[in-house]
Amino acid sequence: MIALRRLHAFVAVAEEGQMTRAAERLGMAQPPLSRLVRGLEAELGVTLVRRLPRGVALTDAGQALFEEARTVLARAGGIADTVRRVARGEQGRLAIGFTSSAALHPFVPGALLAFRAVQPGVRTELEEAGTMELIDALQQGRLDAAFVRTPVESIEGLVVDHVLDEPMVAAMPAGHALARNGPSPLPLPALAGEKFILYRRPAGPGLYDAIVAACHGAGFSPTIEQEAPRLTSTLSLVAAGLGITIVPASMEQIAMPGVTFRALLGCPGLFAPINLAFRRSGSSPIAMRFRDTVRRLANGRHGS
Amino acid sequence: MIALRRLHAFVAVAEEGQMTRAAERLGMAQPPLSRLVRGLEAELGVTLVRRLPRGVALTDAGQALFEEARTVLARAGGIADTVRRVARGEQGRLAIGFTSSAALHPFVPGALLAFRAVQPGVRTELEEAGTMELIDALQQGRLDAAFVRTPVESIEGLVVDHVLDEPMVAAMPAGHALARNGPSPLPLPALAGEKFILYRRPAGPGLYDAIVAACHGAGFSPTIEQEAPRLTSTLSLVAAGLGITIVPASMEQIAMPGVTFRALLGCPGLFAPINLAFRRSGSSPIAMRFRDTVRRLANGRHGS
DNA sequence: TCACGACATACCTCCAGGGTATGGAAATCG
DNA sequence: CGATTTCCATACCCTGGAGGTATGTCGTGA
Repeated sequence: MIALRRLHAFVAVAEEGQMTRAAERLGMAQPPLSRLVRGLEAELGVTLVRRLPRGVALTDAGQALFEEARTVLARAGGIADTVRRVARGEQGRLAIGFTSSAALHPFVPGALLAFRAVQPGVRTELEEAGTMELIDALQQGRLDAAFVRTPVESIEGLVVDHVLDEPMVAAMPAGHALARNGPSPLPLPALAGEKFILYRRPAGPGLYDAIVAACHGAGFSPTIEQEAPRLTSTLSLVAAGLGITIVPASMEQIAMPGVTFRALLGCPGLFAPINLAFRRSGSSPIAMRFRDTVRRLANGRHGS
Repeated sequence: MIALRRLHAFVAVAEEGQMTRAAERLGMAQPPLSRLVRGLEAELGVTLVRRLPRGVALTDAGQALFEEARTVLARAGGIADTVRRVARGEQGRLAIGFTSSAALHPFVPGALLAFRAVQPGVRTELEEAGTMELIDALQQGRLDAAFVRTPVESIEGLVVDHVLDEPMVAAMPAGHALARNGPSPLPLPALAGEKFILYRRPAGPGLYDAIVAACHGAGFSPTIEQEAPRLTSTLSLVAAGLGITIVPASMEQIAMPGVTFRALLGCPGLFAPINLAFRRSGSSPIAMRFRDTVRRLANGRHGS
């Protein structure tokens, strides 16, 4: 393997057209440089320079080496900087996952936008997937962080930041009796007797439990008509007239035809969280920067 | 500057995911490799690998170094081969110049074609210019070789190979009296009394002198009506009816309207040479290969 | 022909980098 | 739950390559 320093020296010789001056520029004496060039020639089995009375001239092979060496040196010279920038989290890749319901809340795209603005050297890669897939990807290192609805705190090797809570709203078929009472907030007990379609928790306690608990707190036990594996799919079932559901307010953004949303009144404890999950250890500096950014943004809206 | 061998070692560590195995692959003991990695980390001021109970895992910075190092190593690894191929004349650049009149003879494009077939790694660059410009470019090293009509042997620092001689033909206006006698060869004395338009030698003795000498040998002294700086431009003047000229037979290929060509009969010494000029010293191996190719081709047509 | 400029040779020195021996920590096994 | 295994880290030694100094050689130019 040709040592990089040799190439550097040879480039100096080629550029100066003279070994003596090149040696000076390299901060070394002339004889070692002379030997170095001969060493290169011996290693390659090729004459690189013609020794003239005044200075040296590159042969074709020398010219070729010169050009190759310059590109390699330029590339190699940038390595140290690049690596250091990556280490400081100023450059690199950040893979963020989120569930489709988390992506609906403006905070999530807002946080990504803010991070990209602060860290222009970082390439962000996004992935939308189910909670279980996200957890898997986190543990395997395919993702650096993931926005999820459920508190996955208890999952092995993961750590979770609570980002925000948002209110929940009732969603019912457009033709439903409760949909005709105008846009005023609905007291929770009004939903007693309705058939519920709920998102089944994929991991740990989630919205499902919160909703059931809130109904009990309001004095009734909800009738669970059906469960859905994804928050978004509950709305499809509502639109089909199978029942009503309670979803995070940001789900209204879907504006699904045939579904009417109504705010809920006085439901302590009935809110939908958004959390940001990381690996407990081995997270990249970039991931840590992203965590900081999200925390700062979350505090800026003081938990609203 | 990061030594290339260090990068090589680091790549091995990254690929093996384990220092012990990487050391084995590198043909060295484990402790030096361990130190080498620490040395890299110290030099960059960055942690490159996380030491795990089993093996090591790259940090973001380590991953970045890994990717950068691989590209640099790949490029550097090819250098030796490239340089050696260039030295053997199998790869590189060959700049060939020629006068417009030389380019008309099929031998010249034929030679270039043959050389490209034999040396596919060599990029040929062509330039058409006047004899003086070609000589300049040769001396300054911008060209490796040049096909010229005139024997530039005496020019300082150049050396010339005689490639071939071709017969010359008379060129006259289409309506000229001599043009009506059919395509049979014309004895040179028939041109006595005609007005001649001749190509003036730009350097050393050339066609001009050969033509004048041949006329004297045929018993008459030609009337020089006009001189032209380029062989091709004499034909324009002939077409304009200003006189007749004698040009290399390959000039017939121009098929200029208004010009009729007739072969000449029995003119010893009246022929047009094509020569190949090189720098006397410092020519590249590729240029020498081209010289060989041309010589072989020229011998193949045994001086015809 | 003498001085100068530039590359080559001879010889010495030193340290970067590799080797061996061994320690230490975490995972695995009986 | 020790014993063992498996890696990485540390300590110390040693060699070879790379650099320095002194000097030689060879054209060039005055």
